[in-house]
Amino acid sequence: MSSTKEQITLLADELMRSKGYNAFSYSDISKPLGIKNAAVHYHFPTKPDLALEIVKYHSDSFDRFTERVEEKEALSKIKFFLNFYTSIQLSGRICVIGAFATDWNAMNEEIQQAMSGFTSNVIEWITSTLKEGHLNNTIHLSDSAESEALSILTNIFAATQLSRITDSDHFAAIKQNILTRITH
Amino acid sequence: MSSTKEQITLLADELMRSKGYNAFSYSDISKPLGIKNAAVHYHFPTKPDLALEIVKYHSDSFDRFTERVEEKEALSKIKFFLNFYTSIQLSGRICVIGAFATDWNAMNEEIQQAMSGFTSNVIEWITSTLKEGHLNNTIHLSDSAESEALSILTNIFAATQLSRITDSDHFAAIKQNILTRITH
DNA sequence: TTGACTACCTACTTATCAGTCAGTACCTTT
DNA sequence: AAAGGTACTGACTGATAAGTAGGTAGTCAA
Repeated sequence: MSSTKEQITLLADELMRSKGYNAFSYSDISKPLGIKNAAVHYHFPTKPDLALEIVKYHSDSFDRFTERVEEKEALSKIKFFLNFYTSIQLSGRICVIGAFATDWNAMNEEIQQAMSGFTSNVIEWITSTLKEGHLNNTIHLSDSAESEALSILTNIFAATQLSRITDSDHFAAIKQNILTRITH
Repeated sequence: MSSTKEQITLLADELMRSKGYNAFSYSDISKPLGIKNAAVHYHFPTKPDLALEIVKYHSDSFDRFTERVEEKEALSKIKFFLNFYTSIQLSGRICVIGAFATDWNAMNEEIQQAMSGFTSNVIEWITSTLKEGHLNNTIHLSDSAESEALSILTNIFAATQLSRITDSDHFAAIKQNILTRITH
C-alpha cells in the first residue's frame, strides 16, 4: 500500500544497514521492487540523495518514537528505547549511526550534517530522560547524565554490530548490563 | 623500509577504516604507493584476500599488545587498551571491529570466521583482565566479568565511531566513564 | 650460464556502476 | 478536448571497478 518512493527508501535503508552504503547498487533496489533503475533515479536523482532520505527517515522515526513515549515514566522510556534496538538486532541489521560512521569519509557534507543533527537529538533525548529518572529516583546515575547517555548509546548501537560478529547472546548481555547499571 | 606487501596492507587498513571496504579501490592503493594495480593483485589476487590480510594484521597486533602488557597490573592493562583506542580516534579512524561489522554481509565466510576469532580473543582478554583486577581489588565489577568486558568493548569501539559524527570530546567522556565505572 | 623464481609493468577484458534522456501512459485540471 | 504534471520505461553513456595474460628485469642457486 506504500508508494514506490517509500518502498525505495525502506529497501535502501535495509540494504544500507545490512551490507553498507557502497555495497548496494540501484539495481539491488529496482530488481526486487520490479521497477527499472531509471525509476529509482526519478525519485532519487543521485545516491547521496537516497542516503539523505535514509537519514531523514530515521530522524522522523525517532521523533515519532519520542512523542509516543512522552507521557511514560523515564525508566520505561529507556526500556522502550533499548527494546527498539532489540528489534534491530533480531532483524540482523545494525543501527544507522554505526552504518554511517563507517562510511563517514565517503559521505558529503549535507549528509554528515543531517546525521550529526539526528545523532545529537538522540543523545539529548537520552540525557534528558536520564535526568528525569534521576529526579524521581527511578534511575541511578554514577556520572553526569550526558556521559551516561553516551555510554548507553554506544553500548546499545555497538551491541547490534558486535552480536553480528561474535554471538547474538552478547546483545542481551550488554542490554542487561545497561539496565543493571541505571537501576543500581 | 617496509616491503611493498606491508605498505599495501597498511594503506588498505587505513582506507578500510576511514572510508569503508567498498569505498576504496585497488587504484586508491596503487597510486599513492607509486605502483600499478597489477602489483597489488600480485600480492593480493582478490579484494577478499586483502580484507583477510587486514584481519590477520590486527590479530597479530593484538597478540603483540597482550604480550607487551602481560607483566603489568590489570587496571594498567585496561588503561593501555583504552589508550590504544585514543590513538585510533586521534588519527580519525575507527576500530576494525566496527568497520567489518557494517560490511559484514558483504564479506565471505573465511573473513567472517577470522574476524569472529579475533573479536572473541579481544573479549576473552578483557574478561580475564577484569577478573585479574577484581581478585587483587584494583577493579570494581558490578556485573559478571564477561558482561562488563562486552560493555567496555562496545563503549570504546563505538566511541571512535560516534566521535566522528558528533563531537570528538564525546570519545574522552566515554573513556572516562569506563574508568570511573571500574574503579568505583 | 642456464633455469627458476620474485616482483613487478603494460595492456587488456568484462562487468557493473551511477546517471541521462527521450518517449509514453495515465491522471487531473481547465 | 487540450494542456500539464506525475511516474514511470527503454535504451543509452562514460567511468570505474576487479581481475588477467603475457612480458621483463633482477636475483640466486646449481
